[in-house]
Amino acid sequence: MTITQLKYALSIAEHKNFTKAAEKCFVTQPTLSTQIQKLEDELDVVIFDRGKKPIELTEVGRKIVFQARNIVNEAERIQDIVDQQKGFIGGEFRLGIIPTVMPTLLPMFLQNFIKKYPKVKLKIEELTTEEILTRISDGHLDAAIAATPLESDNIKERVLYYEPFVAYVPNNHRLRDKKTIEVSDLDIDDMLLLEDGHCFRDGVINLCKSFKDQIDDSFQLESGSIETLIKLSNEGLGMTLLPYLHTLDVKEKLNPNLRHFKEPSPAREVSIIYHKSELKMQIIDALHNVISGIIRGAIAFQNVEIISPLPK
Amino acid sequence: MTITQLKYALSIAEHKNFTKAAEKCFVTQPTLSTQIQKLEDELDVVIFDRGKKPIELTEVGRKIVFQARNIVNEAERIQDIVDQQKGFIGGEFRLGIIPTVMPTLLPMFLQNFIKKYPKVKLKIEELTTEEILTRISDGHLDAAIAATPLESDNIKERVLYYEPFVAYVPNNHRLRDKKTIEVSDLDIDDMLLLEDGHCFRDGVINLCKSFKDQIDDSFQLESGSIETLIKLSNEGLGMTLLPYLHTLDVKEKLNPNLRHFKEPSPAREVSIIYHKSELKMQIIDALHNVISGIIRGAIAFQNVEIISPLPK
DNA sequence: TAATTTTATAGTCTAAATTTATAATAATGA
DNA sequence: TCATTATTATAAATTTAGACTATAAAATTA
Repeated sequence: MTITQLKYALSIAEHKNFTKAAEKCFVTQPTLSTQIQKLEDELDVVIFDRGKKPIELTEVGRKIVFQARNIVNEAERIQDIVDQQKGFIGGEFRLGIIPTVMPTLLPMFLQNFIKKYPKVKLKIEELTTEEILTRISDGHLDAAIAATPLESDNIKERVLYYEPFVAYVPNNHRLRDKKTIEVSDLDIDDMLLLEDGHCFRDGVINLCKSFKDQIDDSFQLESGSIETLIKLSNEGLGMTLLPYLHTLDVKEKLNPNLRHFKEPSPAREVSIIYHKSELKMQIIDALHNVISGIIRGAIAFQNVEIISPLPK
Repeated sequence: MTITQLKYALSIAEHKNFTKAAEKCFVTQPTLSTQIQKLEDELDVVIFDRGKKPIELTEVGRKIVFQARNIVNEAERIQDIVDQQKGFIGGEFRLGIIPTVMPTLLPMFLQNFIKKYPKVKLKIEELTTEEILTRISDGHLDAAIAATPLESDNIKERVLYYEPFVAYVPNNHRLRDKKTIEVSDLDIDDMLLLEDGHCFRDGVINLCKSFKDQIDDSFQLESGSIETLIKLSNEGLGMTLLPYLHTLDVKEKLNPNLRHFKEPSPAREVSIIYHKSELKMQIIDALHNVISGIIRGAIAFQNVEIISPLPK
């Protein structure tokens, strides 16, 4: 049994197709066929059920592939150890970011990061929290930036910052004349929400729920981006909530529409999250340092109350 | 990097000598030399400092060898998975047993176990608790039977039975006329103890200490075996304490010397202990089942108070 | 300094991994 | 249903990697 064979098995399990798996491994398909056969012969079990299309894992196969993931992860950590020894911070690093953090945070730290760590090849993807969790678990992402806490066993969290919710109250709205907003002022029924799948949406719902148990979700106007929420709000379709960093992008003439919460302001916790195996920890540390250094200048709030990003 | 190379590195780290390591790996010394060189070239670090005699690990080398142990352990677990799938319980299994458990417990379960699991090749060694702990940690033992709790991070415990302490009171001893003994009756100064390194000795000391803080260890008669303790006691050199199972071996005419404790009787907890990685768990389960099944017929005590086996 | 122990290197052999080419098989679509 | 396509398996050839024997080099010990 070799590490190479295990990597092949992982690739086949992932793509459910010898040919595609072979491409990803940069070898030919017969190589995979013979190597997997050797592995199966040596262990004297069938790992892949080639009868089914697409290929399926057998019961043992699933367990073996799970364990193969562990072994390959542990093996990759050897390179981590060497990098750490040499003070080398580099290599490919796949980072996921949730949509409501991406447009505001990324421009703030990216330039800075690639200047400081030019050898790191960052591959950044915008993904929902759910997608992020599966991809960190299966090893397709090295880390991600998401709202926390997530209560996920396989994943560790390291807080980057707390981002208060800010109300966006259009002209003629019932809350227009209030200088600061309280959570009890909120009414889910005149709140513009992001569409399903965004954890910021869940955060807002949790916040409103904290004062109103029953939520009638018959009609709500929903949108895919915070930009659109602001426009809809300007059309008089209701108020909305924004993450603080987004308010820095609001056009100056719309600034009068913003209302901060009375302290302790509701806020979301934004963290860098990663697999519990702590692979590539040097790069995760580097990201953490750069981002929390930058954010220190942008967010000064102390007294906040964290709202869970999880749907209830 | 191959699993084989990592195994070679582990062997060299253990024996601090290429030649001996090669023998243990059943290959020639040049094989190790070249494979380790390849590994070092690939990682571009030096793992072994051949300058020192005996060979030493470099700083990175230590970390790499530690991680290699993890990888090799995880790799061996693949075979475990396969065995589990096939219901196969077999292969070599190295079991350590502490001296005060060995002579009484082993004869009780060994025949039974090898009849039930003939494919398991048990290699049993009598070892002190301390030796057991290091050997489980470094992978030289698969499991052991010892007095617990041990409070060791790397090691898991599964209780087999509770074995009460029984007093052995010779003729003309001050406690001779008592039908049941109490802990407060004990005096460390007329107690015959096993020599240093036995955890049963530490158990007895802890028990006596529970009523007497200061222990004057100026003169105590000590011995390497419980058989000898009994003989010394018969010579009028003091009383002693025996683990319950040993009292079943005491000759009939000496039975009148035995005194049980008033309930709750002090007792030691005897467990099967193993590495937290839970390798070969099927065999550990099998041992646990056989032993606790057998012991159920021999020890019926319920109301006991566990005495720590650790030196304080 | 000679003898011994230990590691490294050179050359050779063998087995293993990979490739190309092609066959076999299953799925898809006219 | 039958050709077309996609996919996996097999065969033969090639390359690479692992292991061995023999021996050199270096360090240690007597």
